[in-house]
Amino acid sequence: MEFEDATRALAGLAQPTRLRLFRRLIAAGSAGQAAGELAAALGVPNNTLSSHLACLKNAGLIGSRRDGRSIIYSVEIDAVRALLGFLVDDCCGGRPELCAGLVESKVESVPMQPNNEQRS
Amino acid sequence: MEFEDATRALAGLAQPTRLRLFRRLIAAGSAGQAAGELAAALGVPNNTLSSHLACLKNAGLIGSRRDGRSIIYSVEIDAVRALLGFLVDDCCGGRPELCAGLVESKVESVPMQPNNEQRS
DNA sequence: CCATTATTTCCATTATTCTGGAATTATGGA
DNA sequence: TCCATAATTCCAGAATAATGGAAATAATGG
Repeated sequence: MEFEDATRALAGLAQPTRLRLFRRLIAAGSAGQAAGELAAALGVPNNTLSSHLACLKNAGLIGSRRDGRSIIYSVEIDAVRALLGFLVDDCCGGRPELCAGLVESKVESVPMQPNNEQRS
Repeated sequence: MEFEDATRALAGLAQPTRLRLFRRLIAAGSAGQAAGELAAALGVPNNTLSSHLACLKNAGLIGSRRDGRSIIYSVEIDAVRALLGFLVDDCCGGRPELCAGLVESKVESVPMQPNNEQRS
């Protein structure tokens, strides 16, 4: 991942509404969720949320597909992985001991539950 | 790490000058680097860089100590780990398979070299 | 076609961030 | 004390981002 892409991705996540949006989309998994549902769930006007969706999409962190009248957004997991990889490279590249064990410990602490439906 | 802290940390990194600054401080390790040196290295006026340093410090990502006339900044590695942990929780919490192996593969690809001095 | 639903684009307003000149604070040495 | 050095704070202008009303676009079902 290039420096500029990383900046854009970080800027995408560096705003409360968008970070909430991103978390919700992560929870939704590859099934994704419609723009309108997302706006209602987050309590944000449709057009406002639309601009946030565009920002995340421009950053490459999410993608969209049309389904009838709705547009379904979902996380581009490869881009998320690339961002994490960029941070890990920069953060731990010369000092692996600092980040080793971080992801593993998280993985073990989660009992591999299936994709639970989001509420609210 | 709380949601608000994560937002602040992400916002800290979501700006080109600050991301470059952060990368340089990561490279500098616990020895850190003086504010003036950092400003010169990045080609940014002292006062401009000072405000960026304050932003990263406010986000908890870096700390400072005085050494004579200089103020030495260095990364708060625990905060960086916490941010990565937050992202991993959100990104992979319900789907561990997505991020498992990310950090490990990076660690293996780096031959555990000692903290090499950064050049310009 | 027409009405309805879902979403986006346009645009103006407000808010926030970035930047750097000038003044200020802190330290160490003569 | 006085000077030079290192860094920060103050401040204001410029640039960028966030917000939401109103209009425009897109798809579906009659």
